[in-house]
Amino acid sequence: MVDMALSPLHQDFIWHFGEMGSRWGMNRTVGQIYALLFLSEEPLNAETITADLGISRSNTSMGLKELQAWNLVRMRHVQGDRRDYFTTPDDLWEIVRTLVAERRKREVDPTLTKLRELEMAGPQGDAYAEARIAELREMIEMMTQFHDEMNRLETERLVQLMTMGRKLGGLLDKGPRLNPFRRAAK
Amino acid sequence: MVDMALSPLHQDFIWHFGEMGSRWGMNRTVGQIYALLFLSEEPLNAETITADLGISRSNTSMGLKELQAWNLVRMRHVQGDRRDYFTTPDDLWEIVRTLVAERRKREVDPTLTKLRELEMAGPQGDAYAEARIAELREMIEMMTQFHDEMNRLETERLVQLMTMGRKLGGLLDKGPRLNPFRRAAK
DNA sequence: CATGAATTTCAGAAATTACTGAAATGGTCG
DNA sequence: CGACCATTTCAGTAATTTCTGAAATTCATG
Repeated sequence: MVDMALSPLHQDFIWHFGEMGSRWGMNRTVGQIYALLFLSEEPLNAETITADLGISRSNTSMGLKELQAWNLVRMRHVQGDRRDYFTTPDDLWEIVRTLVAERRKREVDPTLTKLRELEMAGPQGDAYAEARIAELREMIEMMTQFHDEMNRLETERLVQLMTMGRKLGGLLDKGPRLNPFRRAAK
Repeated sequence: MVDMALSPLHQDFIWHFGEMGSRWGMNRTVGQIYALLFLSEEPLNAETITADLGISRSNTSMGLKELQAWNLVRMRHVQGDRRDYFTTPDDLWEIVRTLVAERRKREVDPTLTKLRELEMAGPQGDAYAEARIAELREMIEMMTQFHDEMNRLETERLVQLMTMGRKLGGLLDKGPRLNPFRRAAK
């Protein structure tokens, strides 16, 4: 099937993911490669990807390398074929978990490390800035811990939890309020 | 206070946020401006920011404009001074809410729109791709609805919820399991 | 252990994004 | 109204990132 053009559906989806790729800390081609694999039932090899997207073979190679660094694609092998084949996981929840974990690793963890490092240096004479840094570190710690806990939940439970939505707030102890102000009306 | 150099603490923090800025969909200067404002107890004007960061006045103007588009900084005025002054909100939770909301707007909502649009076009003959798109749309819908619900909670409740961490899973009905497998040991 | 197909690496080219200085605009005050 | 200060806009330049083609590497196979 040489020169088989992509369907309009594929075109449109892949193009969109290309644009989004840049906003998600990858680049256009990486987004496109991902999109192509996402829509494909069978694993694809690098040559096919290169042809479908009309990019250079080396660009495909780098893109796949990056997607593997993100743990977003898997390499597989096909019986009697020397080439590497690639797929995305079937389970969307797994994909989301990976994406969140990787973004945290790149976008949050380094800051947590840096903030701790700054605090280790001890007071430098700017009480406000130091308090602000401490407060930020505490908040990030709380959120990452929460993320760790949620990550431990099986998918089924996580879905239950998310589906509960509004009811979650109601579960909480409504004892003495720490904050005396009511939430402002929207 | 002309040519007052930034303290090493400020330097380090600001430099780090500059690097992170690029990973968070802003650019280096935008991250630096934000960091500078974040650590400053008093509002700062554009001239001060320009001098502290050693960038051009026009770059400062553009950076502030972008931060305002993100709703991450506020403009204020100081008695008897014609210049605009800028601050970040004191409440870190408010900051996080804003950040999440803005990233969703830029990184998730457009994809939801696109997926719906693709589905509207009706079946195109690739059942697998169409199913994949529908499944993705459903997942994104579930997550954005959940986000909407969480956003409705007052901060105090949200903190309570996050602090509960592990216990949350236990709250759920443990009725008939849909998934017959136990979670694999770490 | 030589061959050749598949993949990766990498230096330079192309494309994109960020930044600057100069000019234009806006808005306050006498 | 007009002078002056603050801010924004924007065209050109600088810096960065992405992409390519050619060369190097890897590795299964005869």
